[in-house]
Amino acid sequence: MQEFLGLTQEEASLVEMRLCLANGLRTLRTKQALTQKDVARRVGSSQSRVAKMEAADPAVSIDLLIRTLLSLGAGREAVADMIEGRFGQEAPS
Amino acid sequence: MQEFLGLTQEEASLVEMRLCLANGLRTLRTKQALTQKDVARRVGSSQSRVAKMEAADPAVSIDLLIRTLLSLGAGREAVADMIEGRFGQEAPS
DNA sequence: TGGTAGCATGTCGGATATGACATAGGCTTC
DNA sequence: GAAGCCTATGTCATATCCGACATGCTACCA
Repeated sequence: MQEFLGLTQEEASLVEMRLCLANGLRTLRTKQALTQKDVARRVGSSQSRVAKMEAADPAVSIDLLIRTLLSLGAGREAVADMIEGRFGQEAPS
Repeated sequence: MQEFLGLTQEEASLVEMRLCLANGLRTLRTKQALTQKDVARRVGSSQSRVAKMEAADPAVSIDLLIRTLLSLGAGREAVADMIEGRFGQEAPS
């Protein structure tokens, strides 16, 4: 990590968080075999915005990302894992 | 938990997250012996907004809360802990 | 008693994120 | 190759959030 394009440490952290949440969203969505449109309808948004969420577009807030994740059934723990950067697969057994 | 004032599960989660972040912010700030005004100056905001952050006012975004926490030296892990609801004291065993 | 410091709360104009929409590209299937 | 999905990207009006400011409150101290 540490791409360093003139970002301060905290800006970088914020970007990474957004990225991890975005990845988590896409993972969760595809795992549930939903389209972006499905998700959009569920959270009262639009397909284009969901696409932007998954692209970690700076113009989408972390609030919205989290709200969307929750509406997909993610719990606080899952969200926390994403923010921390360790999201993906739980060791099942 | 489960206050249930007509909140959906995910709304409740969001409120709790904000609350935990707010508490974490206050804890971090007081631990560093800073005033709200100090914090405000550091993040380019105002004392009143910091007060609202710590009050978990619904009118303050989680984005801002997180940015402020980061600027106080909190890392992603700390933020994740707050979101998950286990910030402050860990009972190790 | 006055003065100062710190925090809470309300309001406001301006900044930013939002949903909606249009549209384009990719990938199937017919 | 046309038609249908799914996704990506850009724009726009509006809703929401923001910093700034005013003001009130408590506590502390001279």
